[in-house]
Amino acid sequence: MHFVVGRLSSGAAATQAFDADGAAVGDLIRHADDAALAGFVRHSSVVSPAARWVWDDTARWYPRLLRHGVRVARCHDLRLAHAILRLSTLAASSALAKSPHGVWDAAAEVERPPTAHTTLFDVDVDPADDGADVPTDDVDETVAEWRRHLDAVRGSSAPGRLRLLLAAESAGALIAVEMRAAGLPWSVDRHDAVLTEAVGPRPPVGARPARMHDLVLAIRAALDDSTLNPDSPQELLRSLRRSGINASSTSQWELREIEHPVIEPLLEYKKLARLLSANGWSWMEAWIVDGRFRPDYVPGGAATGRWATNGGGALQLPKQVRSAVRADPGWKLVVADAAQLEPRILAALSADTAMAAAGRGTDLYAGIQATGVVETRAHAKVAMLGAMYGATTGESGRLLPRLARAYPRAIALVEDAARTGERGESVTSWLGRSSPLPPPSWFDVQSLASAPDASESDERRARSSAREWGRFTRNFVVQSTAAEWALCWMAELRTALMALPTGTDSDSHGAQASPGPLAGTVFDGRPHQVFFLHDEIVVHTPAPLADAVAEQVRLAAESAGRLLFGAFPVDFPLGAAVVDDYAEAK
DNA sequence: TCCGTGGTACTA
DNA sequence: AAACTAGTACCACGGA
Repeated sequence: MHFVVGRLSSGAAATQAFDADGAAVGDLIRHADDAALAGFVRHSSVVSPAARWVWDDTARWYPRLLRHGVRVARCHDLRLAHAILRLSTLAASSALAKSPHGVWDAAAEVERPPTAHTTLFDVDVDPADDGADVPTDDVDETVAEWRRHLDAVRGSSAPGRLRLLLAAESAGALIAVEMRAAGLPWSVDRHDAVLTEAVGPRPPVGARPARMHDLVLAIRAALDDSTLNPDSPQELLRSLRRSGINASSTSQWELREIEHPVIEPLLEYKKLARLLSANGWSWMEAWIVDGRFRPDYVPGGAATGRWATNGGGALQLPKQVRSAVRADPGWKLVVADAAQLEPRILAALSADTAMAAAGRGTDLYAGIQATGVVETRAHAKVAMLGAMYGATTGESGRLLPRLARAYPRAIALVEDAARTGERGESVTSWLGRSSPLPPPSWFDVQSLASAPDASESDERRARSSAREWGRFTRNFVVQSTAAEWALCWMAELRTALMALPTGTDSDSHGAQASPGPLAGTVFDGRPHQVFFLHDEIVVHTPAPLADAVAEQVRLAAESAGRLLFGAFPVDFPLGAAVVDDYAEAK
C-alpha cells in the first residue's frame, strides 16, 4: 500500500491510498492538524505494516510526525528521487528525464534554513513554514509527480536496481530526520575538559587562552616581531621571510620541513587555534543544546550520493573532541565502520574475483600485500587509493602498473570511467545514480582546443580540464556505489532496530517515563542511530541491548552486500565496538 | 558594515 | 607548490 501525503489548497494536510501501480484505492482524507495526520499515519501503519508514505520532502513532513510520536517504516521522497531519475542513464528515455526543469528540480536546490540560531530554539524547524509558496506539496501535484516516477522506473533499463536505489535514498532521508531529532549525545563537561587540557581555562571573550598567549609570545620572540598576529597568513608569511625562512605558504605541511626555532611553537599554536575556532567553547554554546549535537544532514547533498551537512561541521568532527560524544547513563554507543569499503566496492563492481579474494576474511590491503603484488600494506593502500583517485605521479603512480597486472578488471573499470568523463559523458553507479555533465564552460574549453587555430595553451588547458573531469568520473563510480552500500546498510539496520524489544521498562510502566533527554520521545528505551559519516555509524542504545545491536549492525552489512551484489563473493567486514564514548572506538 | 575570496585544516 | 576523490567552515582581507 502507498499513501500519498500532500496539502489541499486550503493548506490542510491530506492523504490518499494507492496501489503499487498508482491507482487510487481510497478516498482523499483531510486531516485537521498535525496531530490528526500523525494519528492517521499511526493507525494506517498498524493496518498496513508495509505501507510506503509518498511525499515531496521527508525533511518537511517527517519531523512533525516524530513530534507526535509516530515513526514510519518506509517512504518515497519525491524530491530526492526526482534528482536521481533526472540524471540516471537507466531512465534516460523517461518523460521525467526529458521534461524541462521545473519545481521538482528547483526544490533540490532550495535553501535549507536551519542554522545555529534557529536550531538553538527549535530543532524541528520546518522549512515549509517560512512563508514561501512551495508548490511541490500540493496533493494533486504530488500524485502526478509520483506517477511520473513509477513510469520512469517501469520503463527503465533496470527497474529493480532503480527501485532499490530510490528506496534506499528515501530510507536515508528518514534516518537523517531521526538523527537530527534524537541528536548526538554530547557531554559539555568532557568537551570543556578537552579544551581546558589543551589551551588552559576558558578566557574572557576576545582574549587568547593562557597556553596560546604563551605561544604567541614565543613565536614573536623567535621571529623578532613584537606585534605579529599569527592568525594572519599574510602577516605571518612576511614575518617568516624577514627571518630568512623561504616558505611559499604558512601551511603546516610546508612548515614541518623547516628547521627554525619558530616552527615548533608556531605549529603548536596553529593546532590549538584550529581546535578553538572549529570546535571551541563558542562552537559548544552554539551547537550543543540539552546535551545533544543536532546538525542538519543533507542526504544526496553531494553529486555522488554522499550526504552533506549544514551547521556545526558534522563532517569534520576532529578525533581530538570525540571523547565528548558520550552515551547517556545506562546507555552505550555502538560504533561501526566498514573496513576498506571503496576498494571492496570496486572489486564487486568490476567482478574482479582476484581482488575480492584478497579481501576475504582479512584486511584487504594486507591481503593484496600477501599475494606479493606489492611489498607492504602501506604500498597496497596508496596504490589502491591512487587508482581510485586518478593519481599519476609519485609512489602511487609508480605502483599502479603492478596493481593493473594483478587486478586487470578492477583497474579497467576505473580507467574506463575516467575516459568517459574526459569525453564529457556521464558515468553511472551500480544502482543507477549518474554523474552530472560538466558545465558549458568545460565544453567551450574543449571545442576551443579542437579548432584549427588553437594555440598550445588552449590545448594544454583543455587536456588538463578533461583529465580533471575524468578524475571526478573515475572516482564517482566507486564513491557513489559505496554510498549506495552505506544507505542499504543503514536502512537494513534501521528496520532491524525497530523490531528489537525496548531496553528499559519505561514503556510498560506508562507514566513512569525514564528521566533524560529521550524521555517522551519515540527513541525512549530504543536503540537508534545518532551519527553517520560515509562508511561509519554510531548507534545509541540501552546498555542491555548493546551486544544485540552490534550483531544487527553486522547482519545489516551482510544484507547490504547481498542486496547490491547478490551472490558475488565479496566481504564487507566491519570494525565494531561497544563503548561509552566515541573516542574509545579504534 | 556587509559580502565574496583566498588560505588553511579537519573528515572519509 | 601541486596534487590524487568528496565535503564544511573558520579567519583575515579587501572592495563595495
